Amino acid sequence: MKLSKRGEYGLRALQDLARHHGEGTLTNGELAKRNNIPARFLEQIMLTLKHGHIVRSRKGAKGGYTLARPPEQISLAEVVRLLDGPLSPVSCTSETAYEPCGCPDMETCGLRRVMKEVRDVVAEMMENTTLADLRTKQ
Amino acid sequence: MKLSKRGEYGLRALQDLARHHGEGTLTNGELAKRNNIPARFLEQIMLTLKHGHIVRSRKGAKGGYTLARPPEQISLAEVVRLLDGPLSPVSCTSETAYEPCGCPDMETCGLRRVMKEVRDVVAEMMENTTLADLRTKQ
DNA sequence: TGAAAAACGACTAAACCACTCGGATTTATC
DNA sequence: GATAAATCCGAGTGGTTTAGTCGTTTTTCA
Repeated sequence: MKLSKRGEYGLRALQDLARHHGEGTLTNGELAKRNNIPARFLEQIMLTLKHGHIVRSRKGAKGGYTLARPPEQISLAEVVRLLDGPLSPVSCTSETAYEPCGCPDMETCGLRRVMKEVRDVVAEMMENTTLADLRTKQ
Repeated sequence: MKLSKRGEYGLRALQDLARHHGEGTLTNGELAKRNNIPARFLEQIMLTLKHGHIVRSRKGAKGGYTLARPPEQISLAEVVRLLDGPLSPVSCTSETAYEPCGCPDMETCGLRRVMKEVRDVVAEMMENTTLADLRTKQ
């Protein structure tokens, strides 16, 4: 049920970017230092965020990163799925990466039912929380 | 956010035990075969469940496993924590295994707030679902 | 042209996961 | 008491993932 460091660091950096959205770019170095993240590891994470169209970058002097969209349009679910994979605790209840499990009868499997409920609740929370909420909400 | 095979297998076996609670013991072999679990792996899992006082065992011929308590008194949270560790997605919001994260300011960290909400919801669901619910709830 | 920054690919050590195995111990039954 | 059936226990293992690091290339600004 755990978020990886990749996910944690990525979200921390994005939270920082969201807070300074509209004020220009932030460099990998700044993001790393301010959020206590190993710089060269963050570099790698920012690259995946870029490929996932969550962040935009400018190379060279005065370069850096900005959000690719306004913070209200980037959900935590999207970020976590990109960096950490599906939200579902078991693959047989995943919407984005379904795979059958080995249980004898899927219909009567109470476990599946509960895990689906967990998945649904978590997915809904993450879907409905955006980077903007990270700075505004109380 | 994923449950390990250990957790999945353990819960599957416990679901089976719960369904046959009161009808005597089930052997590791039976549990493994009926639930599609590698037998010698399950053996190991059952042992942890025993040490965690979730299951009781009888050795020797006609031996096997039973639940240590009635199914209504065994929550999924207890099982998952035993087999897979804390429920919280990040350690800085864990009730059972708190550890500070590296974020610059815990008070203003929106991420922490959200992750705590996720943890709380998941924990509540798992806390309030027992092995008995796996068979009775529709 | 030089410095500053991202981009990219490759590498690595350690941990973890999903198992397997051999043998010891306990227990019921013949 | 022997035998078979079962759990108990510690150890080992191959593969994958995690959490990084490193060197080099490319782009951009001044």
